[in-house]
Amino acid sequence: MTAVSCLSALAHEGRLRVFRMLVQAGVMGLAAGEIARRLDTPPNTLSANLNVLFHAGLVLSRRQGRSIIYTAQYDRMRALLGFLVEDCCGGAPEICAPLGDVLRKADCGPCR
Amino acid sequence: MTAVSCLSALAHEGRLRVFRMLVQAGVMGLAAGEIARRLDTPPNTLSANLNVLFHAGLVLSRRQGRSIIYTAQYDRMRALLGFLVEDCCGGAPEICAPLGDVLRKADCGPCR
DNA sequence: CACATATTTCCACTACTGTGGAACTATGGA
DNA sequence: TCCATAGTTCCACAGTAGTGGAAATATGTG
Repeated sequence: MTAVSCLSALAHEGRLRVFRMLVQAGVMGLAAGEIARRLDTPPNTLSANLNVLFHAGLVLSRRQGRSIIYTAQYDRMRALLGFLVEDCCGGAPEICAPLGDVLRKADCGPCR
Repeated sequence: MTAVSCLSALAHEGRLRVFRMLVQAGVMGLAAGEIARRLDTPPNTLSANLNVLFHAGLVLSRRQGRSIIYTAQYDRMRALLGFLVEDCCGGAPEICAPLGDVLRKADCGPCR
């Protein structure tokens, strides 16, 4: 089950921070060094963490000059959320029903 | 961050199966032995896994006669999904927008 | 009380994960 | 070509997680 690899990639304080930062950064992404600087992480440690996220399919990388730019893989995150929600709705409206409110509260245009 | 403990509790094939089963089971829950039987897991291994889910706040337990009945903690799962969705919507409608469709597709009354 | 059932706790062993120093690779500029 | 910059890979160590046998605990029954 690939959901497990996504979950375990995100089940780590540092990696979750990296992933959130990349989600915020949008399609432009961020250079590895920039992430390391912002989170004050040694570059090799960060590299290992990015590698875990990459193998879970949660981020992509491309080279740009001397930098390597990482971007969040929205598709994969959406798939993970979809899996968790399907899982929930399968037997439990109690969980998923209020999610509509959460989506509205998150105040993001298309969700309304 | 407590989201990390929920994520890592679910980032395990066996525990994810247990949790999904409990979500399906609803408020009545399932006895530990019944879960062990259905998933063909040694009782002590299952007990350890249930313990991890418990400490993440994802399940509750109550004694009923000789059995111990476990139930999914809907609140906690809802909170986790909320966190993930907020995280997403914070900067990325691309992820959360299609979630409305997922909720509808999941065909659970209150979500419509 | 003696016994069966249901589950947990204890324990030891193995395997995996996270971390960071040091060396290596790739790119761009003088 | 030589050097600086940006990242990665290699390696070894420490810590954590997963597993299941065996013993312990709790409950119900005759």
